[in-house]
Amino acid sequence: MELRKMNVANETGQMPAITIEQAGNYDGQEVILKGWLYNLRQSGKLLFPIFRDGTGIIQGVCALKENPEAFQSLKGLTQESSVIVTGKIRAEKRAPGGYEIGVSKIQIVQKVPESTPFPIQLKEHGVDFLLDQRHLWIRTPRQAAILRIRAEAIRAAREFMDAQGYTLTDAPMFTPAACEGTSTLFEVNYIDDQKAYLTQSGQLYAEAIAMALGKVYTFGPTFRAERSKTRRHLTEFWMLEPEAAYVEFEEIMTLGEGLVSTIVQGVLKNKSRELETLKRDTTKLEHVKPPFPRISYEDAVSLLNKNGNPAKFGDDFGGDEETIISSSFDRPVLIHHYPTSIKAFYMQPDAQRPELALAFDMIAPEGYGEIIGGSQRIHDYDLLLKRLHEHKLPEEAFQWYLDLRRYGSVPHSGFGLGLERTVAWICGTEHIREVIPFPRMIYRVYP
RNA sequence: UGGGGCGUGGUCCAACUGGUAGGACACCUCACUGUUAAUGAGGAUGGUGAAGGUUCGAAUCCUUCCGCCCCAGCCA
Repeated sequence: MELRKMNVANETGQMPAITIEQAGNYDGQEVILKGWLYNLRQSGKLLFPIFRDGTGIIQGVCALKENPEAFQSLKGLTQESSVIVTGKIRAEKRAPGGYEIGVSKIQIVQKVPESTPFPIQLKEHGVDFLLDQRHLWIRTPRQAAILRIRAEAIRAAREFMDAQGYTLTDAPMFTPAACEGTSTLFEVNYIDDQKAYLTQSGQLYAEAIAMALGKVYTFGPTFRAERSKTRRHLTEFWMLEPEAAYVEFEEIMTLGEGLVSTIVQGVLKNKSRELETLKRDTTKLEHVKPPFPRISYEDAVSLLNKNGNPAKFGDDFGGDEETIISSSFDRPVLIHHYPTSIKAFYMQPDAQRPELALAFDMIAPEGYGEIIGGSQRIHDYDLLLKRLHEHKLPEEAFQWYLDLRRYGSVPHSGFGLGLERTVAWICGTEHIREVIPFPRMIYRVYP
């Protein structure tokens, strides 16, 4: 694509319109850039505009003596005004990024009025202000880099799943009742006084589709009306949820391991510039390759006790416990065989030790918490029905789910990967709210 | 929902034991041909989250309310 454009330019003598990330391929050539004015520095009769176009930023240079017309248009131009720039790309050590554009012509598409300057400065701001300005905040280089890394994480994840023979499918957003019955659901008014709920997981539906297509995965938003106010929680977040027929516990853990390492390696390979923008210490990401350490729940309890944590069998692990366990390893760690009592109703008990569930969590390093939760699912009709009753769930609502155990039931497994937590960890962001374009949190639905 | 913290110009902060609310950035003008969140000089704008109380006097102390942040729980 780049080559073709270059050839066209050379043959016809027309200037190529390029993106800033391509600038290095056009050293010495006259090009057109379409973007925005990110910043403007001035030194006498020399202007140093910084342009951005969504792919990166590049410094421009404009001298009064050489280009009086462009100089006059550019001088005093306000931050974030949209511009089309013509000029010659050249390697320049003094320019950030190594290349700059010598501006010969500038067309102002829209000038930001001086009376209402762009609210986000290059200096520091508070979180609340930035979130109120989220629609503009995403223009800044750091936020743009994070969103590009998010896109790469999704691309790498989907490529991996497809290559493993999993078929992309979709679960509904409107559901008639709780999937797991535990978390709080968002209730919505459906047609004609009916109530519906926003999904908190596509898993149960993915199980049904897995019985139709074999190996499947869903990828979409999920909603939790929990009153969680930590840096790891959103009320709307995206999950990738594989579900596979005839796949048992060991195999599904290995799939999770492959998925996470593929995402990390994909970002390292294809978004190194963005990681650099974020000043992310990539040495911590480089060894995120299989195999990941695996530790049983019981061994994890022992490990915690050795580190002075009073956890005992039957306790669920909180943030403190996760941090102690994950800091013992240099890559994500899988904790498996949790007590049945603290896990969801649909999880298959271990054949030898039924008090333990074939369930696992993957904990990200550096305190980013659980990024995967998964299990082998109960495939026996009677056991599933018993568990539904034990968890006091309405049997009627789960008739279709029970049907899956009535018509050719097979062992099957799956998990959910939390996209935002994964991306937050890869980016090393302070808060999960930075890794989704418009975060939805307990007290924020604007903008 | 508990525990802790914070609310001061558009933004980021300062203001002693209660004593005239201030600085920087942003905006405008001028100077400067290699700036790196440029720098220097000048200018205009504009604020104590809300209500009540104590006091000669409240950003500061008290009460209530509102908003936000962090942690826990729940979870991805």
